[in-house]
This record gives sequence, C-alpha cells and structure tokens, in this order.
Amino acid sequence: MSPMCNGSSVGRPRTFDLEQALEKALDVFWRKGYEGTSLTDLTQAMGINKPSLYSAFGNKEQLFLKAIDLYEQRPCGYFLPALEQKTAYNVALFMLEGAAENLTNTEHPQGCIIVQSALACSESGTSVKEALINRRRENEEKLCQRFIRAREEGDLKEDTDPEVLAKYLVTVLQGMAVQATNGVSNKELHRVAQVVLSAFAKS
Amino acid sequence: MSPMCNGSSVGRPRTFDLEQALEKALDVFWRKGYEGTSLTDLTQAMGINKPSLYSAFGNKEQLFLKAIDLYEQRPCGYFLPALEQKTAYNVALFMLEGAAENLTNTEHPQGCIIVQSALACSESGTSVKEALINRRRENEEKLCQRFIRAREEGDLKEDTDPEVLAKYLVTVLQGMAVQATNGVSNKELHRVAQVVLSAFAKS
DNA sequence: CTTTATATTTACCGATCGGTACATAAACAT
DNA sequence: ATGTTTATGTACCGATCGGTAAATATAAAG
Repeated sequence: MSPMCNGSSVGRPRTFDLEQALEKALDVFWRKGYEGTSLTDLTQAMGINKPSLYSAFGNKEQLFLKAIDLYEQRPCGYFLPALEQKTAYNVALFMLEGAAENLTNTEHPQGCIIVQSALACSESGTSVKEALINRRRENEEKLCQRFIRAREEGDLKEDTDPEVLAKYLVTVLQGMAVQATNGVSNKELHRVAQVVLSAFAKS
Repeated sequence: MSPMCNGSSVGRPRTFDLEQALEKALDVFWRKGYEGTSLTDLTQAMGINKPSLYSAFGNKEQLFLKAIDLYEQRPCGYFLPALEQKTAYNVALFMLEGAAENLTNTEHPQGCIIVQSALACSESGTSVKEALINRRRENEEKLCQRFIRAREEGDLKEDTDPEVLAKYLVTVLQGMAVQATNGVSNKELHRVAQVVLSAFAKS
C-alpha cells in the first residue's frame, strides 16, 4: 500500500483515459439532457461498456455530476474570472459577453448544461434537478457577493440593491441560455448583452 | 350522417370530459416535462386508461401539442392581451408583471411549459423540442411586430431596434421562467421585472 | 510459477417505456 | 330484437431503461 498513489498500480490497468471519457459523457448530457441520455448513448460515446462506466464513475447520476463539474471548469470557465474584474460593470460585461460567445460556440453543444439538462423531469431525476437548481443558486450568490463588495467599494450607487441586480443578471444569462438552445447566433446574443450593458452604464 | 354534428352521437358515449382530461394532462406535462411524463402518469392523472387516451388524443406527442395549445389559451392567456396595450412600455409592463405573477402562481406548476418541458431531450423527443422552439420564436416575432408598430407610431425612439428589443424582452421572460422552476417567489420576479421596466422608461 | 487485485467482456436482470389487439359494454338506428 | 358504431377494460407487445453477476484478461507482488 504505497501512499500518495491514487492510481493504485496493482491489478489490470485501465485501457481508457478517465478525463477523455468524461468529456465525451459531458458532450452527450449537454445535448440530450440528463434523462434524455441513455447508458447506451454514454457507453457508445465514451467508447467503453457499462461495467467499466460503473466501476469508474459510480452510476449515471454520479457520472452526470462529475460531468457538470468538468463543465464549470472548462466550457463555463469564464464565470469565476468574470467575478474578478475590477468594476461591477466589467463583471457584467465579462460575464454577458462571455456567455454570448460561449453559449453559441459551435465547437460544443449550444446552451448551458446547468440550465437545460433537467428543468423538468420524472421522479427519478429530481435529485439531479435539485442539484442543478443549487448550482444556479450558488452562482447567483457568488455574483451577489461580488456586487455587495462593489457597493462597499463605491462602485455601485447606494440605492442599487445587489441582490436584485444579481438576480436580474443571472435571469438574463439563463434566458440567453434558452435562446441558445433555440439556435440563435452569437451576434444576436451579443446585441441582447449590449442592451443590458447600456442600461447598466446609465444606472 | 347528420351534418354539423361533431360529437357523432352514435356509438357508446365518452364517459369523461375531454377538456378536463386535457387540463390534467397539461398539469402533468408542465411538472415533469414531455419525456419525463409517462403514459402511466397521464392515465392516472386523467382518470382514463390508455386506449381511451389514444382514441381521444392520438398519441403522447399529439396530446402534448394539444396541452400546450390549452396552456397558451388559459394559464398563459396574458400574452396576447399584453400585445394590445396602447404603448410599447405598457406592453412590456403588462407582459413582465403578468409573467412574474403567473410563473410563480401556486395554483398550478411553476415556470413555463413551453420553456421547460423539452429544452434537451433524446432523439425521440426532437420533434416536440422543435415544436416548442417554434412556439417561442413565434411569440418573439409577435412581440417584434408590436414594437415595429410602436416605432411607426412614434412610441419608440427611431434609434431603438425593435428586433433587438423584442429579443431582449423574451430573453428576460425566458430567464424568469427558469428562475420560477428554481422556486423563486413572485416578489423576487417582480423586482427583476422592475429593473427591466425602469431601464425601459429611461431609454 | 502462484497469488492478488483490478479491468474488460458478455450476457443477463426486473422494471418500465410507448403503443395496441381483442373482447366487452353502451348508446343509437332499423 | 338486431345490427352498427363507438368507448372502455384487460391483457399484452417488443423495445429499451438503469444496473449487475460471472467469467475472463492483464497487470504487479510474492
């Protein structure tokens, strides 16, 4: 039992790459949603068979949760950096333009997996649905905290409510995610973002 | 063959009310989505069995399409009247406040069935998914036409693009629908609506 | 070598999916 | 009373669902 060795080098070695397989699973869940994705869809895309999937990732739900972790790190990686912009306006700018570009990027499925993969589902999907609700709430909360800080720094007027501003912004972002599933172009989403930003500048 | 008689009064009469059954089906589809709803869910809620469902409504997909027709007439009945308001601002006001109230109304499921019931789905659901995309587009187009008229009437400034304004507004409305599935209160949605409307007034 | 530990393959599990065949029931027309 | 027409209840269809048991394959450790 050698310490600090996660790969446990005894036994037959795995013949596929964990992260590449997870990327493939993310792609399928993103396009078809949680319940719309079957294990056959997954194993075909990942190039492995079911027992390998279960031994590596647990089950369908745990695989999905790992996939959305990867989603937040990679395709949606612009979110946390957006929070680090110097002004509240720049936070909104970075986030809206990043979303407009990313939600319509044709190098991966359109829209946001955290919005579209389990908005409504059967009983067996409710735990995933609630996990996604929590992710959306957490992201809104992070944005809210950033706006609270902005107001303390004098970056937002005293009479603007950070909570309402954050909720308004994520509402627009989630709406843009729906528009992206409609097949809207990045140019159109950028125009919507501009409407928000021009109002932001005047306030 | 007596003319002008839709109920074709020959044969055993139907023992359930078509519209009441459709209302029950709408309620289930609204909560569970298209693919998340099973025929067992439907027949239990409607109080009929499968052959009755199929003879009365065709199949699951046709039943769903009839359910969203009913949705647009009844629960979402504020949309078309909103377009008839006298000014562009009042159109937006009526629509945003109506949505805030309706999306969170606890007398029926939360959110918007046209947004949430098939954002992402398996291959077998793509035709329903596309039907919903078309509904969303049609509603956006109606709003766009209303804003074009508003600009012709001098009700909107010459430099505002009706298409962009309409797309922005439906984006907010669709985002509010997502928020509603998160379980947000009507008060919170009204605050978001107010952000939009105050910017609208200044423009 | 043998042992031990892990991964892969195949084949299968019970449950549920959307949809239907068939017999029966209930109304009207003749 | 009989036939026609439509609706209902039961019982079933093949396909697919998520998940797994068991056998085999491949590595390191002894």
